[in-house]
Amino acid sequence: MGRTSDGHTEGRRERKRRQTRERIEQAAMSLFLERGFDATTIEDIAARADVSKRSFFDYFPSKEEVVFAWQDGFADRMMTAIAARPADEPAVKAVQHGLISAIVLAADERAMALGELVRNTPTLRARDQLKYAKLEGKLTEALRLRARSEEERRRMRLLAAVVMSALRVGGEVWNQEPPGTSLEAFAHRFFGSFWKSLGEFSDEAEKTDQKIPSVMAESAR
Amino acid sequence: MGRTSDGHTEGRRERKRRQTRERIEQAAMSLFLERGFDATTIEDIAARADVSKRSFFDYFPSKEEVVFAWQDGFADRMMTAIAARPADEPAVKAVQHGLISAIVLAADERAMALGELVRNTPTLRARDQLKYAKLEGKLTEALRLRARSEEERRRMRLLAAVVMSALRVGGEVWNQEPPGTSLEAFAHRFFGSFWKSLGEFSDEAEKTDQKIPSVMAESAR
DNA sequence: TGATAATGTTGCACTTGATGCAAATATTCA
DNA sequence: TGAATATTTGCATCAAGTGCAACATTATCA
Repeated sequence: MGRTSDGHTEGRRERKRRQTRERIEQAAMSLFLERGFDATTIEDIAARADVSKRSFFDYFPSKEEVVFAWQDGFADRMMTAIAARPADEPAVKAVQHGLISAIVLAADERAMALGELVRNTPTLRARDQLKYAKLEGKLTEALRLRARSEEERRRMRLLAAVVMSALRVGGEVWNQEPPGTSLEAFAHRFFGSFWKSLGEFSDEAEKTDQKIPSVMAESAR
Repeated sequence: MGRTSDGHTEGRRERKRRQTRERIEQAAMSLFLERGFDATTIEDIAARADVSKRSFFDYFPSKEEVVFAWQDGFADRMMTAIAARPADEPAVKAVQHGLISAIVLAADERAMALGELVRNTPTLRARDQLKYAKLEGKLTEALRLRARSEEERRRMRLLAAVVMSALRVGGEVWNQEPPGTSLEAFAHRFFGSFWKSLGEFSDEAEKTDQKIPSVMAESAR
């Protein structure tokens, strides 16, 4: 009997299940890239993966979910990477490095093709946005595991949100970047300018403002 | 013949069309609130609005879109409100005030009920996230109309993104707030602490960092 | 006013995504 | 091997959404 990476034994049953899932995913992805998402039916996918149409839904809850199946793995790697950062590192740096290392690992050709597919398939836009929301949730979790005070826990929710903004906008800028650029270097540069911009926004706001008690800190009425 | 608010004549045809649309929207919303989104079929809606199932799709492209039909009006009001801010006001303040005034106008009972509906209808989560993306696009537009340099235009994309973060997180915090709180006051307090937090994130990042050229400014390779 | 063009509405047939269920098949393990 | 368990499949069914052609209403203008 085979064994999975975490030492848990994997019988024929589990192995076949995993293989079938992979077969379906690959069949679907190749069809999506060939004909487009909308022009591919579940029957097409099932046929190429050599399973029944009904079985498709035993592995994926919907056609859309196949496109975003990679997400869970990505989120896990991101969480692990953040957890691995030194405990005394400031949160902003821990996310930046953790996120970037997860991105660099994930950003292969397949991922790029997938991004393009999503970008020119209007049907997928809503589900694509949900991706960020899910990731934001995971990011909040990961950051809160490091938080050392209630106050910091609250701030982490906000940090996760703005980091997702960085990811979104960074992605856009990256897509306009000439090909051949190093993704990792780009990402660090982008984050650098991102933090700087946040500071500028903050300064602009302060200039015209009197001090205001934090609404996150206490439930001020 | 009647006239619309913008002086354009409205014949029977246009008037009936508008009325039918409103009837469908109300029929749908009342059914959604009574039975839930998933438990309501298009035929139910069509029946209550007294049109054929086929006609429903003449007015709305899908069941989901009815729930988010208010969005266009909101975005327009937001853009108008921002455009109405003094030209020399810093961008951060212009968005804050513009956005808040649009929110205060929109936040009636119906909107709150709708928010709750969306929150406990998993089917709508993806489309709900798309709402923010669309709004972010409009916000970027509105801000860029005020921008006075290319550099500022680029920064506005980022500002729009982080402001949407504020909207998202602010909404969450607001929903945990005791009822009876003034929304407008809350929103201003929240934005105050938001800008402050951005500054803190920025400072935390600077502490551990050397200077980095802005990647937004030039297409540095 | 009345003919005609333009637009709106409806019914109908059809495709596809998705779900429940029960029969058939494969796998595990004592 | 054979009983228990899990997987796969086919089939029926529902609901969302689209194209199309027939029909109804409204607008236009000679």
